Amino acid sequence: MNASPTAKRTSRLSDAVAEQLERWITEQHLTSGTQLPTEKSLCERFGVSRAVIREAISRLKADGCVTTRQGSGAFVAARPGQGSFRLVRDPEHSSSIMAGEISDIFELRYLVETGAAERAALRRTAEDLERMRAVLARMQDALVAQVDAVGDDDAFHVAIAIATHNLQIARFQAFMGAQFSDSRAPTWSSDGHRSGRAREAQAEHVRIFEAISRSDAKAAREAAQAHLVSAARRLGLDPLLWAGDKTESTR
Amino acid sequence: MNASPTAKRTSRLSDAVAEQLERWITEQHLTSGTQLPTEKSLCERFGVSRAVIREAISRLKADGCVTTRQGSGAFVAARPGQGSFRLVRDPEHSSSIMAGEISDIFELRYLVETGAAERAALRRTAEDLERMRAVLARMQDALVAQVDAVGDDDAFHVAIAIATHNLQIARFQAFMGAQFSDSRAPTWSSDGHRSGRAREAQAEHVRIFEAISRSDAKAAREAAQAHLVSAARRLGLDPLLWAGDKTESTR
DNA sequence: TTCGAAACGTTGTCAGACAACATTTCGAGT
DNA sequence: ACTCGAAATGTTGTCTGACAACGTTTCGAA
Repeated sequence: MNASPTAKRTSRLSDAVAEQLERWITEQHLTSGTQLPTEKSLCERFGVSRAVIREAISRLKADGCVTTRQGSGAFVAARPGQGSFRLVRDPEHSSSIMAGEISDIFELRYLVETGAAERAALRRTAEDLERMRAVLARMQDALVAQVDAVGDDDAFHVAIAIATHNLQIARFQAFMGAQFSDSRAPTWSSDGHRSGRAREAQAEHVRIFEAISRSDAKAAREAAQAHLVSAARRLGLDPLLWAGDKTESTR
Repeated sequence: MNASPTAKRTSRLSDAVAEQLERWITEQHLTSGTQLPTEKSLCERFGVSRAVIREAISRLKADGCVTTRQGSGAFVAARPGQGSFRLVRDPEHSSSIMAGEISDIFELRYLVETGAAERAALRRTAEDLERMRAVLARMQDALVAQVDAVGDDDAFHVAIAIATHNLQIARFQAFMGAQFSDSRAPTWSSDGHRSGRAREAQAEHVRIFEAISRSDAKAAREAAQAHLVSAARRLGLDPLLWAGDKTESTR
């Protein structure tokens, strides 16, 4: 473990240090809880400044490999590598997820988004409403101009999630939206405009927004349900398979 | 957007900045590729030094939300989240300091698990029931022997998710369960046995199982709701804050 | 008009210092 | 001799200032 001049292959020095540090941890198979060297000694070992060491450790910290305690030191984390969730998607066909998977993911989305709409109706502030209104207006413009608005479509759903004032739900929604951004493309394509799919989706968005604006939780949930069912149909899925809580929505 | 008025109780300043930055990114403009403010301007906005900003950005970089190009600036990543979703950042302090975060995660769990129980009731096969019954029996044994059964508790919830025959829901449940395995420990500790928390949780598990066994979707959802509310109470959280669809469960 | 070099802005790295916190050591008091 | 609190020491967290490496823009000369 030395600071060989070959470390320039990665333009960022801190990245190289982080990589070597992580390799060193795993290769030394340090059990969880063991303390790793102090920043100063690491500086000497790698021959870099403390800022670089700190950035490298910061990366490992974000990765969940290590934790730090001020005044005490840095330690390898309890459960390294178990801190993230990723949807199975074939790296080869990175843009397209398989049909069965997409249906499954859509159902998961359904569970989260309907609940999020309901809670957003109960907790939304004036700011939240304004943010949603702005995105909605942008989509309306796109509808008139017959242009693409996939990003705003995504942003609208994230805005709903933000209105729940639950950061985790907002982050999950952003995560799911990113996975689906390409699957929303057909709605806003020129063909989508021509066939009325875009107008249909926009009307559903407005209905959700109005329910949240009225603080009508039940209506918000049902509007979100309707929107997701329609969105699934637009994608050629069969929503009847997973729109399970119909008993409650119709009640 | 200024950060100074809110006195940050989080021990690490960079953590607070990273969180606010991430929230700001998701709220403001979700479009990928947009450049975010320079480090210097962020320093002024947040009222912190550049080192803190750099550490915060480093974390977002490790999370995959942003990328940086030397000499050019920092940009939100092409794929925000880059296909992975992370819940708890710092497993060490998660239970004590970031109680608000845990409450948020619990609400997300609530949304998914109640829907999963409902769908499991509609789709479960005999095999699914048998798997759940086996796990339940193991927990019953542990209850009699007053020993730990956190793993089986986890497995039971995963078994429910598997009974939905939705791979994504099952995987998400497994992911969340891994995050929460330590938070379930108090229930199955010796103190948990003594105070009846373990017996209480087991009774709730049985109720969920029976509803799924009867294919009673509504009862399954309500039993799952009740279980999660109780679990939150056992953790010292306030479930009233997020048990939003009480109107439906109690009717 | 075109092209190249200088100027400027931004991120990457370095160095030193102090603050906040944890642990250890040691001395005063009993 | 023992206990307990305070000081000393070590570690991470934050601040400040500076320079290097790199991109982008601007502007002057051919």
